[in-house]
Amino acid sequence: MTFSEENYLKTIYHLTTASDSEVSTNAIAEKMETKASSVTDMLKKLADKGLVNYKKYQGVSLTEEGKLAAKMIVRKHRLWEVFLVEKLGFSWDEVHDIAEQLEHIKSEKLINKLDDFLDNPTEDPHGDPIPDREGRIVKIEKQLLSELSENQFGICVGVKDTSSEFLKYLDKQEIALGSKIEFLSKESFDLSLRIKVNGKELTISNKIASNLFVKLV
Amino acid sequence: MTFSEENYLKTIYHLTTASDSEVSTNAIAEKMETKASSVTDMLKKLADKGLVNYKKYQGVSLTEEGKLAAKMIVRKHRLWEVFLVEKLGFSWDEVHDIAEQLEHIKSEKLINKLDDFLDNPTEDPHGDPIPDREGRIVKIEKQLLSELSENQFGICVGVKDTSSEFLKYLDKQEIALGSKIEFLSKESFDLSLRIKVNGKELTISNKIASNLFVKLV
DNA sequence: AATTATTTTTAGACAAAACTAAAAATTATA
DNA sequence: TATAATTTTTAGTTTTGTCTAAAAATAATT
Ligand SMILES: [Mn+2]
Ligand SMILES: [Mn+2]
Ligand SMILES: [Mn+2]
Ligand SMILES: [Mn+2]
Repeated sequence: MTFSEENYLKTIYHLTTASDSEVSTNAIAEKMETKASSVTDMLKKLADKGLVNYKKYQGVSLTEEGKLAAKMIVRKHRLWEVFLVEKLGFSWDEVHDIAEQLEHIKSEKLINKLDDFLDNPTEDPHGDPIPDREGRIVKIEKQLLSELSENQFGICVGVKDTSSEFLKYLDKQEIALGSKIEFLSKESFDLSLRIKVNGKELTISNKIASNLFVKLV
Repeated sequence: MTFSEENYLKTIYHLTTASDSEVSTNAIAEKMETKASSVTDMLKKLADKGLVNYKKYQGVSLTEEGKLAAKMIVRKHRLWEVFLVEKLGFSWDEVHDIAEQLEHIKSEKLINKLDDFLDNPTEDPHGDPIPDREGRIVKIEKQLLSELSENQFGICVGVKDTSSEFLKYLDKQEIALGSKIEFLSKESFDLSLRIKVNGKELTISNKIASNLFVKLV
């Protein structure tokens, strides 16, 4: 399997698990920053290989085989991210681009040894679940901070947006995975939130709050 | 720089440091298991980029820039090999193929952090020197076991052939980096050697002896 | 229902990196 | 030195993955 094929599979996987339906040619093109015609070409190839279900003009989904392949790429990506943060001391906003390269290294033995070396983590540095060697994923209970009601408490367990800008913003506000967040109030005009983290009160926009996953406590 | 360009640079580097002269199109083709015409195409491209000195029919050598680039690829290859053996528990005959992939990962910060994580090793699992971040190499004193004289002692410090078959043979004979080897005698008929390792006497062919580097003690 | 807008596919082209076959240059040999 | 053998380069294809422009299909609006 080529890097390009792997990247398409991964994108289709992310798009289908996000929306839980068939995904359109344009959606793939936009996510991959390429042209729709290129996507069509690749979908035909992936369909020939039995990795996707594709009928002209009807959108696309992964076959069982394609889904497993995609999960293995995601597994590699997230395990390498854990390695970079836990062992090499990278910060969580630096690891994604490097993991985009490392996820294409082909060796099942390597990734399983890496898994063991890292003590078989179930989540990556952004709170995303890591598929095990059979492709199984343990879903964790979580909801967006923006969906909490007043005076509820949540533990930060993940981020929806994993861009460097957002992660650096969180660093600045001293919000990290594991941070306890108290939802104080919501401003009805702009939906901004008043919260309390690390003993400090803070106002955050709705955009921030709807990119932070928390677990109710 | 593409993977292919990097592989050509690395091959030219190995061939020029082995023979210390201009290297031929055919030599590159043979080492890379490709055709001479493909090599010619690539040499033109590398020359355009200022990475090699190339004149038609005259052979090729690396420019300073090309040499540094090649050294950085070798550095990555060998550091990853150390990681695979020291941290993940691979044996020395399993790591080369995986390192062939990992050497193309692009991130200077990654490789320098890996270097520190491994405590800045100066040699890889096969006894080959690891260039530092400026490309400097500390050459170690070594000679082939086949060049020793009777009753001399040597410490095994490296292998010339790094094929899996040879390395597994050494494992079987319990010869590893650091093993103390006593040269007992040489059979003039076939140049085979009688040696003593780990208290045991052993007969090895000349082919074996001329692929084992030792340091005189 | 007909027209318009959007999405998707097809057709044709291009760059990278490989190949085969043939030509040109170099090297070896008689 | 002339001829033969070898090496290297050139010319022309192929495959992969991309692109643009045009055609076809689908979806949205009058
Ligand atoms: Mn990532
Ligand atoms: Mn992640
Ligand atoms: Mn190696
Ligand atoms: Mn090595």
